[in-house]
Amino acid sequence: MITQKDIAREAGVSVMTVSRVVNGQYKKVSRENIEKIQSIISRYGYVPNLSARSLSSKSSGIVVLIIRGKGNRLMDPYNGAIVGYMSQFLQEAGYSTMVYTVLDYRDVTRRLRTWNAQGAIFFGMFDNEIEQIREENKIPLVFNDSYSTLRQVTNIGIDDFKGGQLAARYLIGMGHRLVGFCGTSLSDNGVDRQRFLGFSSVLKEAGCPLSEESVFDADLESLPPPDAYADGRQPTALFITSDLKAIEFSLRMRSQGLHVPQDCSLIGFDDLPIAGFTTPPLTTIRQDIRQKARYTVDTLLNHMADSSRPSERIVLDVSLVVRGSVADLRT
Amino acid sequence: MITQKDIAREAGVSVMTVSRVVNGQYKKVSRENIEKIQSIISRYGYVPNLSARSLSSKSSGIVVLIIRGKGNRLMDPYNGAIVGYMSQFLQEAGYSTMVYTVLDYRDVTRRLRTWNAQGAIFFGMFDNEIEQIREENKIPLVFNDSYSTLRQVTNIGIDDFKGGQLAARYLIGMGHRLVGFCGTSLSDNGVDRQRFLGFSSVLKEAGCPLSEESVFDADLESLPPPDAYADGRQPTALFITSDLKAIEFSLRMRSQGLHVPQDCSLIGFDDLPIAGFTTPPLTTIRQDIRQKARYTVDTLLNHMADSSRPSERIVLDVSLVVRGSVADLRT
DNA sequence: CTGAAAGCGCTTACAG
DNA sequence: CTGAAAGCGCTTACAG
Repeated sequence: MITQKDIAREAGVSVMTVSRVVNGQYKKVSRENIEKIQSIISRYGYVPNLSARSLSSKSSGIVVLIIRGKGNRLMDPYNGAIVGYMSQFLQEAGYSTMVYTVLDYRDVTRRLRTWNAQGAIFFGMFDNEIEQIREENKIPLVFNDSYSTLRQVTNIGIDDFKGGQLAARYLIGMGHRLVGFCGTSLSDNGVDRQRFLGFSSVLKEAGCPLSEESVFDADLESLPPPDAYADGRQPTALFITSDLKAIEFSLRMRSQGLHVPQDCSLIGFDDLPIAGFTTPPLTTIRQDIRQKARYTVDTLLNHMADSSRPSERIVLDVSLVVRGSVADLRT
Repeated sequence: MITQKDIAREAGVSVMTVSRVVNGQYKKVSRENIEKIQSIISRYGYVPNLSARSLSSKSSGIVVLIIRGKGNRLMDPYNGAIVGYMSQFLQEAGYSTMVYTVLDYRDVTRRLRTWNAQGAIFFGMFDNEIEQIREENKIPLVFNDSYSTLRQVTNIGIDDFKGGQLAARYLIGMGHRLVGFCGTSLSDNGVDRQRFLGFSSVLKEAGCPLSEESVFDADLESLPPPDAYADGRQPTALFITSDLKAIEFSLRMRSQGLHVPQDCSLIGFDDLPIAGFTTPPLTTIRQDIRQKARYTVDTLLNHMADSSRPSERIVLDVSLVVRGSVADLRT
């Protein structure tokens, strides 16, 4: 592997001069030497060793994406999409991306330090550990979808509350009066809790509040049995806070001979590409994943360029996408 | 950031003794020192600097995943799934994963060298450049789905030919006689060409060969217009070599008032999770993505551990998954 | 079992 | 515009 030393010898200059050319500091090197060195570089296909650069300059060019969870998190289309966009944007900005899945927040520090990461992006619930993580890692940290109550957290999120409102208003407008909600980890103040609050507030105002037995704090196993919704005394519609789960639920309904939206209407969340592929296509609350990735990466880059930058919270809009999974109950 | 030097000072030993403990070479250090050093390590939360280790030991612990293409390749559910599994398996084995998307093979060398990668995995068509890539990068390289004719290539693939045969046999068995094929880059000898060859060979034997106008070498834009299949003189079934494209095709049919499988039957490829979510659920040729990732990572790890290991080609099986997108035309 | 020396490939900080 | 020196944090190879 050819090094700056080799190039320096061949060009008859010092390593420093080579280093300056490699780093584009052309004002500090004579035109003649620039050309000589560049031609040697391209002749041998010299590539700087970033481990060495990282070690001496304390700047690795590495950004770590940290996902909370276990197993293959990229199988989830939402994660796949957002991680894909982020690594694309980071790559375009000249950074290297490492993706890590962690179960315990204590893995985080180890992960960030070993490679001298210059910044990190976090997905999933880290709210209770944010302070600790930040104390142990003095690098720019950007979160996604955090509802941490810390005053200073840089977070990119969406208007989950409004998402819930939109779903409820649409259902009400379509003539539904008895509806249900299904989300995860409702006891934590995360995205699903906010969606729930927005959803239930509208229903309450409309005079048809969510009854307790219509709220499912659900992992998939505990989703309500579809046939509970066939007797008319049960909800006519369900707001499920993830397209994927909404689709799985509709499959379970179908396997029992029930149909969306005749037997129960469904509204999802995210607007993943597959939401348009199902039958009926899924009515859902859309969030713009690409835009979210864009803002997250740009914000991180800004903080990496200027570490004195104040923390910022960005909230992106959501919208209702009407397709075919909600029945019109107005006569 | 605490270093081995700091620990050494505190423990009253040399850096080398600390290094040995950090690397688990316990036989070379006295029990007393091991304990002393380990307690300091955990007290300060020492984490080795892998840039430094990489630089001095020439072994970075980094594996690079290289995807050919542009834009967000992880949006594709197949890529998301396999990249997710691979990075999971690599992480479990103690390696760091970097994902890069390249358009030109010349980016590859730069990518691998800058971080001193110890191994790399390639997706997508690199067949013509494999020799060049290998010459420039003397590290273990494992390919996926390559049909390179080089004698020595380590590749993990699937039996694409058999996949095509299975699709054709099933269609024939269901009474279809006039069928079509749709794949990409058929002129290159890649996965789709092999699927095509398997598919057409069975049809030929069965006495109903593929006519030229029933073969679509298709990017999505050039997929055959669905309504071309409504007049009875056109194919009654289409084998589309990707679930995603099959699903998109069925949506286009539906937008024209045509239905799967009544107006045209469809067989996909991959058996992505979404294949079961559509209406009708998609009959498809299944490949086991997790297993493919497993073998790919294990093979790479083997070659990294023993660089004299001979090249190996692994071919995984495929199977037919019957769902509801193929009409029964018998009787 | 222990450590002093040298070096990995680069950059920082300085002197000229 | 140029370069000699020192150092980043670690490991290799050796001597004891």
